[in-house]
Amino acid sequence: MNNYHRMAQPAAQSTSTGTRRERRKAETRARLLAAARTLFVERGYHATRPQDIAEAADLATGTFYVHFADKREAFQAFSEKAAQELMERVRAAGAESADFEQRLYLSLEALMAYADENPGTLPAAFTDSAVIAAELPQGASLQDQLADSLGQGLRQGMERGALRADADPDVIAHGIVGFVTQALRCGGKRKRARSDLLGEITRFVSRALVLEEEEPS
Amino acid sequence: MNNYHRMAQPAAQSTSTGTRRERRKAETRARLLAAARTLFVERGYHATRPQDIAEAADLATGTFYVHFADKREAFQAFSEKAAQELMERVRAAGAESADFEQRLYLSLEALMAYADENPGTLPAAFTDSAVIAAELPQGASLQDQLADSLGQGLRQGMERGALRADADPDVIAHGIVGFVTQALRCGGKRKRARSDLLGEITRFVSRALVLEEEEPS
DNA sequence: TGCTGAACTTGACAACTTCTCAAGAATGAA
DNA sequence: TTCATTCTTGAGAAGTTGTCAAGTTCAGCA
Repeated sequence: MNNYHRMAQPAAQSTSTGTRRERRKAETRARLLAAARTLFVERGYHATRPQDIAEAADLATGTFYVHFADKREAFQAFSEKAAQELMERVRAAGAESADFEQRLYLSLEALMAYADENPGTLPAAFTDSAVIAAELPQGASLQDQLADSLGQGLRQGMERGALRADADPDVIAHGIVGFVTQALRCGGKRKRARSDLLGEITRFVSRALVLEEEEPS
Repeated sequence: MNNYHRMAQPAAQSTSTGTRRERRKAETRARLLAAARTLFVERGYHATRPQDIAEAADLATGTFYVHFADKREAFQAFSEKAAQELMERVRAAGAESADFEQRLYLSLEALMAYADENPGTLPAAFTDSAVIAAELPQGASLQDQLADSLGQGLRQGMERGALRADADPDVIAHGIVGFVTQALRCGGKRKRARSDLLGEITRFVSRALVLEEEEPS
């Protein structure tokens, strides 16, 4: 019959501040996560050792393992946080317009802006995550999150009669995410101008999906 | 002034048979490669140790390193071989038709047939290869090979006036490869019927690209 | 046929990683 | 201040990758 955990608050409220200890622990974890991000981006997954992360956070190796079960988990935490940040940006940008093609364009623009502001992060987190996370994270890879978000949009468009409805919106959404990923990668390598790229991509997708009633000219 | 390598043949002809030693060496390498393939497919990259591969090929660890500089190189050899096999199948299937949409359909069918006949190979070789090969293999990932092949087709179609020509065929080709990859992955997870999937995918791409003069009804 | 040295093979081991855990330091309640 | 609990530490256990000196095989030669 142990009864530690005697706090002022009745329920186990672990969010926001908490006791000083909890705050410090959260801070320690945040320091580790920040160090992990820097190193994973700079050196890549394999060249970054847990002890490097701990040292960069000015902590001992053992502390790393208090906060993360293993190196993979730390990588996943980094990757998920980046995905979350990016999704927020993309969702906010896409919400600004009701027109499908324009929404897609704005979303892609937001994605590229994030990539610019956080150089190396997307490649580090999502080239590698395919292998590192491997089997474990059935839930929500960035690609799946983007596809789910897009899939919702497609479903709405189909119901409204704005988009062709003769295909599975989820399959199409995943396909489009794949299309965008590869097209941007290719366009980036060849140093195509960003606006041209975005234009070609959105046009391609629109032609496949949008039921145009009439076009001016 | 050393002059080993005195063979009957004048030039250094290293293909086909060669001397008995050469044949045995090639055979050893082939045994290692076969063992590597089995293990990489069964267990994945990380869970396969070079010594496991050597043992499965009934050879010692050191021999592994005579034929491959390191574990990555062995993986790359496996991955490249699989890509080559697949490309042959896809090219042969696509050559059977001149119509763009049908050619795409046949190519995808060939791709899926290969995946069926070699279960686990494609995921093992190309989920992982993104991370393992990582920076090194600028040349020809499977995705790039498929995209190059498709890009040629697109260019032809554009010149013939059969396809819309207002976008960079290479960017579009890479995009399509990404589309197919993700759409198939998603469709596979949801156990969609194969023919439906292929139909939806080819229809999507055709609508975006094909300049239809007139359709029967 | 037996000899020779180049090429191939071997496996113990060195170098390096990841992760653990017993011991010590810090914190907050009484 | 004292004590129980939690957090931190870093040496080292466990396990992997890649090396190399020594042993084995074989084509060419007399």
